[in-house]
Amino acid sequence: MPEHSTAAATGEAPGLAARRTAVTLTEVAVRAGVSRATAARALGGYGSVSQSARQLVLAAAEELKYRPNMVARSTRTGTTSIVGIVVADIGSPFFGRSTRSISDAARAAGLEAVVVNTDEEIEVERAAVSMLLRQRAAGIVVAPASRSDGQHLTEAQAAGAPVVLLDRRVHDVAADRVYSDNETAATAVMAELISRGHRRIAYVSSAAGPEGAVPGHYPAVDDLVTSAGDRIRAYLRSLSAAGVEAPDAYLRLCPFGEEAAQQATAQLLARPERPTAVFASDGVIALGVLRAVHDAGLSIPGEISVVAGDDPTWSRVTTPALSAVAQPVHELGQTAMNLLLKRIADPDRPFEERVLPAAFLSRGSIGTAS
Amino acid sequence: MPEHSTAAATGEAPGLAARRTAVTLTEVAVRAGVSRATAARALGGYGSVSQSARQLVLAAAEELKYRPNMVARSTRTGTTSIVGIVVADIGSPFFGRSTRSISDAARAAGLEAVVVNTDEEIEVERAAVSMLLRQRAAGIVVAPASRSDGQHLTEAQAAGAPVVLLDRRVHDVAADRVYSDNETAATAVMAELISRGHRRIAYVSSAAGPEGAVPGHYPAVDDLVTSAGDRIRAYLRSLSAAGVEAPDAYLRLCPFGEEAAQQATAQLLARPERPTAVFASDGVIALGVLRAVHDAGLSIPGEISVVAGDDPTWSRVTTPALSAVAQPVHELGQTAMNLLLKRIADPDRPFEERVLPAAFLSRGSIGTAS
DNA sequence: TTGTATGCGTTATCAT
DNA sequence: ATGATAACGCATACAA
Repeated sequence: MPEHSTAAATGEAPGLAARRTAVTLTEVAVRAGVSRATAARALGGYGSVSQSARQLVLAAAEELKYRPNMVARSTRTGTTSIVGIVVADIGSPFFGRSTRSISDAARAAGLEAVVVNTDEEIEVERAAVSMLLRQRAAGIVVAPASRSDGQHLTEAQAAGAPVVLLDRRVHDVAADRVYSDNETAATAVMAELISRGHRRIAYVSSAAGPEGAVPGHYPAVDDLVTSAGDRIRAYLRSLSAAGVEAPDAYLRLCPFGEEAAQQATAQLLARPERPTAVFASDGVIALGVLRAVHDAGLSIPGEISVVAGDDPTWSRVTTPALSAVAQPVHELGQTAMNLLLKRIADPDRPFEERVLPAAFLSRGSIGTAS
Repeated sequence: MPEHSTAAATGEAPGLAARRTAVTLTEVAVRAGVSRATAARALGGYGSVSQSARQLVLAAAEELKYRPNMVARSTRTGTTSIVGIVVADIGSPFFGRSTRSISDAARAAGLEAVVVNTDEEIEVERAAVSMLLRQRAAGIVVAPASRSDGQHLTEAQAAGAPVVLLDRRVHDVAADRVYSDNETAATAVMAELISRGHRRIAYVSSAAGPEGAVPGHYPAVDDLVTSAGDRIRAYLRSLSAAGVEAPDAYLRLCPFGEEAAQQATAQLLARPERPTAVFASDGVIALGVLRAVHDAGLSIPGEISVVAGDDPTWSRVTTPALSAVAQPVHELGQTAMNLLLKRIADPDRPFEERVLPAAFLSRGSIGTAS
């Protein structure tokens, strides 16, 4: 007669009796009639263990539905299989798709992704990094909200959590990084617009910081996260090169979100000398721009041209199709995780910077300036 | 003279010397001159500890930049602050935004979200759940890929990880669940179409399983994930009620993704008696439908009406604006996490089902049947 | 090949 | 109020 009334004694009752206490390695070992060490070796596939012992252990684990406790394992090994992904908003097209790629690449490497949305708020980013450090994350992929404030990232590295910078660089933070060549792409966009006769070209960019910065001088541009800054610099440079006198006359920095972009664009379109073209920094901004253009009753591309710095999925269902820069989101995500894995494997290797090409896709929304 | 040459002895060298070994509670205790127990109480804010001791401990923790090791804590407490989010694709508009809301709600409650994309593959879903169990996740929010196969979810519950079903229900799985009232919304859509004289109304739905199911009998409908199934049932019922003889003549189930939807729609439009309206199950499918309509050179809403079962961000920038059912994504996510938190707090409470209203937004893309 | 024994960093119990 | 000490589940150095 059995001396304990466990599930085994009650028979193969198919998992209805909810057991709140998980099966441990010890139980498996006992069941298999070996020591914990042997059971651990058999399951972990290391050390040396006889065929017979291995069979017994594996069978016992199977029967008991043993699930190794990763938490306990981590306390012992000092490392977890968790990586952090810290971005502005996984609900947005750009970061949503990037995050998906990062997360998939992580899984393929046996790591799990914890995601945090910062809404571009540096405080949230700091808190997220701090949390990931407490969780002893194996590494962090971050699209930093600030170009200048990166001390928390350096601290993470010092604490043993490698950091990979996605889409943006940070002053004074030495880390692996990957981003797309927004500068070249934006220059190509501007070249096309200028060659088509456009001179009053507006640029509406999402930007953290003081909203609705007034035209005139823009020291703020240097404080923008680099991907935005790169595009704007290319924009200003192109205009200057084309002989435009006040290149920043039609530059608008506005808070993230469609509504702000719509308002900013509406103001631009209300000017006596309204722009003949609008360059939207990304897909979300483009939505606001198109809304404003529509409200103003202007036709595209006849009366105004529109182009976006990111290619949203819907770019080909507008009439006319939206010209845009296609960001290599999937490759960005994959590369980010690759860089992270390489650094985890070899913490002392030199930092690497990957710049991925972004293609300018000229479609119907660009016309000739009147 | 100090008897140890720690960072404190070397002065406030600002974090340049990378320390791979994290500060432990013991170190803080030693620094503060108290026992580990007292340090733990002071930091944990429980038990009783004198003012002076508390001060010392807090100061020491601050100086040493102590970061409590959540992994060690979890081994001891047996519970983690990790929740799983298992959905088809966080890069998609619907799940991307839902996931964002879930993740934010989790953070607000002190939990962290690890996300997994299944691409609607049940095997991936199983592996994800298994992984979350090994990680000892505190709970799981899942949009199950299969309506019938839910044993892994029941196992998760049995293992102590509560499950909340998002957007979809599963046969034989008793769990909290939240979804939107797709049936009512789809019925409203159909009512409008029918009242405008439409009879040949196509429905293009994303669906896992055998692709391109032929018209005729659709036993497969009952196997669809419920949100899709609910819509289709409403569609078929509405057509039947309107006296349409073969309600499934224009029903198309196709694999997830824009391209498949485009092909399916193209086939429908090529029929001698082409549909006068198309109901797209979600935003991604709508993209394909619009593409096909455009390729066929048909005008909306003059020659064909289009409506989507999910309201994508871009619905108002098409010409004309796309009619759609607005899914309460944010509320779905928040509710899912609320349900999970409540169950974690009280595992034995009765299961709860929340059905959120989905609003049908009639815009310009619906016209009168010729 | 196998088992014994110890440690990971925490929380929590129980004396003091 | 405080400190010594046991546990959590696993991995592993070392002894057998």
